[in-house]
Amino acid sequence: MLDPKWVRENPDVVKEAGRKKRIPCSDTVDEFMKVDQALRDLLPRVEGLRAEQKTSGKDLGKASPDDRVAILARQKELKEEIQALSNDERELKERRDGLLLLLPNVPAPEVPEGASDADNVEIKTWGTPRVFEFEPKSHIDLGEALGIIDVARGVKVSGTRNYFLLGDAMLLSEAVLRFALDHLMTKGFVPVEVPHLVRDPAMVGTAYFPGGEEQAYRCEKDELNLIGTSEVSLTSLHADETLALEELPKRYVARSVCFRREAGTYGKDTKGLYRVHQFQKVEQVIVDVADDERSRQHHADILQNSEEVLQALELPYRVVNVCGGDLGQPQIQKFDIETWMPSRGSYGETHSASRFHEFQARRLNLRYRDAEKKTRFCHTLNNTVAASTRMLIAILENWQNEDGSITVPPKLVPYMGKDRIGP
RNA sequence: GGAGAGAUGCCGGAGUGGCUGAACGGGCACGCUUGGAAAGCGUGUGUAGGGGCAACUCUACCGCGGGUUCGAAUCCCGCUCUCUCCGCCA
Repeated sequence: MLDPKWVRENPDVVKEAGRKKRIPCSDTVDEFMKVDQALRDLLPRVEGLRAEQKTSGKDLGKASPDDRVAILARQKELKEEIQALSNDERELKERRDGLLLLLPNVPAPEVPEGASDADNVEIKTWGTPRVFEFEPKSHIDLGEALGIIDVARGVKVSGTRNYFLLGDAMLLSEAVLRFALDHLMTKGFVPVEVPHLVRDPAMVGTAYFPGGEEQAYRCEKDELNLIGTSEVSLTSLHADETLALEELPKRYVARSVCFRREAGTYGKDTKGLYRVHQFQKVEQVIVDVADDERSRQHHADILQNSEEVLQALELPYRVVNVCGGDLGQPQIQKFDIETWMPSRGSYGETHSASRFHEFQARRLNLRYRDAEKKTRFCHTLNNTVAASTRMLIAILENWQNEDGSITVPPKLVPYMGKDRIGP
């Protein structure tokens, strides 16, 4: 959420942000300006009447009988006027807050122009895609041949985009996740187990709602939502709190199952584990003071942390600076890491590092007390460390052998207890 | 799931419908005192929004939402949450 005071003074900057992000908001901004102005016109009137009601009410107790009658008559008038105006006030406030939730965060100047992921700008590559001296198989062919990935039965039991991981695939998934978790712990991140079901304020606070309702599984009976990423619970951890300066920055790493409806993606990435309804993910989140320089530093750090995981697993990847049109509503800037996937013949998104400034913190009412004892909204950031199914794709396909077996990346051998999957 | 109790400021804890943004105690901050500290004494100590260069001032907020009333932390209704007991349970 943007600062309403700031929007009031910079409506055109918000409109420009919407244009760059391809999130049309010109009308919303205009509407906001109108409602906001109406509210600001109304407020002094209501408050003046309330003040009068208050003071003359106090006089009533010690007034003479004659005065009482006059005061009472005036109080009755005030009551009605105030009631009418309060209703307007509440309605205007609700409308204004609703509009505010729809406005996009302003992208950083270095966010490239562009309409879709095709316009993302590559800023770095690491490693070289392996040249196979045989015809490489896809993770799904490898996994089914080895009997460790079973999509057909996943579909039988749970419908499309579901799967079973058996034996070494399950263990490999565990190994990657634990390796990722351990790596982040060496960087001082606190490991956290988070709630997978969250209330609406957590979804709204992290800016998945309003707008993302169709992507989330909803347990209507209990008014709870299944998280699509632990970012939701983890960033909400300190919601409605005022943190002390000394305890910042907060660095957390969580592992969770992620649930995604993938509505509107029918026919996209239908084969294999690339796009599924459920997967596991290790995620890093940082909460710190409202300082652009520090946020940028954290952004670089969390990107680096994830790159180190891929480097340790010797998986070629590239980093892209996500363009405006591919950026979500809440982000200031986003770097995606795409890992080489032989079956796609291209890099596939495996990580997404975002910084938000105070956009989420404002919605979450997540604050801290600065050196001058003033309360301010925090800055938040997050990045994937490892998402199980997509990492599985990358490992199986990049580390496959001609006989259909898989060499376990050396760094994972201690976690797997073996250096090879297959015959 | 059944029964009961409760929800007030950083914490504990009072509060008769107007004099309560809220007694009292603790904590914390600053000052005095001291060689230094403790004790003691004094002062201060919420958030958000509006107005003023500023001192300052106005409004809202005592779990949340309604209602009664000229006026509600205080009365009424609904909801949520917490705790205790019973049941069930990985």
